Amino acid sequence: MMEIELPKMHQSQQEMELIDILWRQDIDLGAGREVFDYSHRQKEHELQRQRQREEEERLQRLQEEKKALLAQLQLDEETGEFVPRAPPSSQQTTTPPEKVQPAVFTEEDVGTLSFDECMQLLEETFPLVEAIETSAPTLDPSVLPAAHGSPVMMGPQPQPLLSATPPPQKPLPDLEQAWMELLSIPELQCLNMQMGDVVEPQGYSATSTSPVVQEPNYPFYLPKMTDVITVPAESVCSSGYQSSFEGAFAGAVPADSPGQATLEAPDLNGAFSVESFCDMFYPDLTDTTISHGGLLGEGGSEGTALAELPEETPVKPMDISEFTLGEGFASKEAEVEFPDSDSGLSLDASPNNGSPEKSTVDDSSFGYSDSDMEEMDSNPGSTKSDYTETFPLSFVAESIQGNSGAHSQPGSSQDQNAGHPKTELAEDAGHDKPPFTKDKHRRRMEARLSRDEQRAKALQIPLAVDLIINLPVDDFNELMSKHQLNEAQLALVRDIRRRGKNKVAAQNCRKRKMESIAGLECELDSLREEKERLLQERSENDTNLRQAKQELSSLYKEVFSMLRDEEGKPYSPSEYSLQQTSDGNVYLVPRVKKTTGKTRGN
DNA sequence: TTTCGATGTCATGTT
DNA sequence: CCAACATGACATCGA
Repeated sequence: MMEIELPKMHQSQQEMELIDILWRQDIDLGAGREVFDYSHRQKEHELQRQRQREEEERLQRLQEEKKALLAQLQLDEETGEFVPRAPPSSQQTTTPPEKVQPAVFTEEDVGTLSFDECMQLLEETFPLVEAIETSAPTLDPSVLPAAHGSPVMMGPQPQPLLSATPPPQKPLPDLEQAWMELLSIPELQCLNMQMGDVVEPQGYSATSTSPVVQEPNYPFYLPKMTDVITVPAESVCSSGYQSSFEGAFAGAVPADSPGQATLEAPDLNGAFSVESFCDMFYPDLTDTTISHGGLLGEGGSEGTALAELPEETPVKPMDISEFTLGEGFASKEAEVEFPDSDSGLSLDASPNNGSPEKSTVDDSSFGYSDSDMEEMDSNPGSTKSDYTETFPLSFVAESIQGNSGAHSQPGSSQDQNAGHPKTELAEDAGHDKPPFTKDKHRRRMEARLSRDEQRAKALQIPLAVDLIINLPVDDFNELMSKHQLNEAQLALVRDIRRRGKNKVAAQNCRKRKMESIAGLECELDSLREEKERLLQERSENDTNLRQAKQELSSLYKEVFSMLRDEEGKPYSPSEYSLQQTSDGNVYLVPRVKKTTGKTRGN
């Protein structure tokens, strides 16, 4: 993905943005910015000593407070010096501070991360560099790629370089080297972006998250970057990349982002102390990391995630504005999708909606609408997500409509957008083409689970489905009274509550049924065991009985054989038998009718 | 294509 | 009478 996209990129600004993003990513991944700044500073100092650039020194001194910015500025200056930049230092601060700062950042990023690497590269490709320098800054970019072979190739190299950063600490001999570094850095960053698996995500997140704060910077960066490195950026980043990036950004950044960017930019410029600098980035980074965490996890494929990341970073105000439209679209779709509360919403509705919206809305935005749709589908699956999403969605839609409220809402929307859209984008980009059965299954399952949630979203019901379903009647009624809902919404809420309760009831019922079946089976087993036991007992009793009878019979015969009549003759068993009375006495009773029947007591 | 299990939903009865 | 619950029956989906 990345490889393909990279060639496509032709905008220096985009490259610059990518570089910046990469830098941030690197920072996130690797050490803290301060560390980087230090290294950069040291490097810069060395360079300065070697070159003894007055401008650089001044910048460094002045920006000591703004170490990060200063370092960047120095680097920029270096690059600028190398190129045509001597004057820019003052200009940057004054005329286009925004631009300068961004550029500085990018440079720093490059320097920090890949400075040593750049040095090495310079050494290796020194001849090339010189030629490039002589020719022109613009040429350099092209040359560098050639030296590396290709943007793709660059990817691998940068990482190693990063790892080797410590050793490479060679002072930059010439401006050419600096150029090389600058040029190489973007590529490296791009490569890093592609290459970095774990790191990339962070970086990605940083970039994505950064948008809110950093976006402002981007425009600034872009100009400078373009000035310094026109070719490399283009070669490195593809337009498609940018576009995708923009889409992601739009999602992450509210419609207001453009305006915010301008506003924020001044802040950055004004106070670029180290602390402020760090604050600026870290907060974003944290946010981004959080949001991107999902991406990484979802992204699954590193390459896809990386590709997406770079794209996002380059987002520009223009793109953002377009994106806002996309968001509005998503909300619209939702509404359209769920005119009815109940019956109308079949399972089909949710999935289908997603696609239609895309077609209609996505004109400019890449997959933002898609992402939204996916959110609609997927998020519903999880109850939590649904809740969170429902609110945001409605709010976002409103804000978009209003077109002004982006600021406050963007925060919420942003967070979610940053997380979801990106994640979704990542998934889409990474998985859409080769959708994993698991993903599909998961999505479907989620969509299935979230029908009511989707419906609630469609009608912009500002209530969590769980609340609607699980709240006690009183609380539920109170909640309903608080939120003035129209007929359709009320009906839907009631249906949701009914269905939700019935769903739970059905689940419980089935559970009970299963438990009952299991209990009956268990009882059946126990009864069978008892039956066997009883049969066994009976057989034993029969045996004992037979034995007892046998013994009794033998005893009887013995006793009977010992009986003698008056004449001393034994009685005939056929004519007499022994019988015991209730009182315990035993009598010899004649079997056949015998008038003579005598009784003899024993 | 058919079958089967899981799940959601509806209709209805019960509490 | 209403709400909640229980349950049989049906539909849908995915394996």
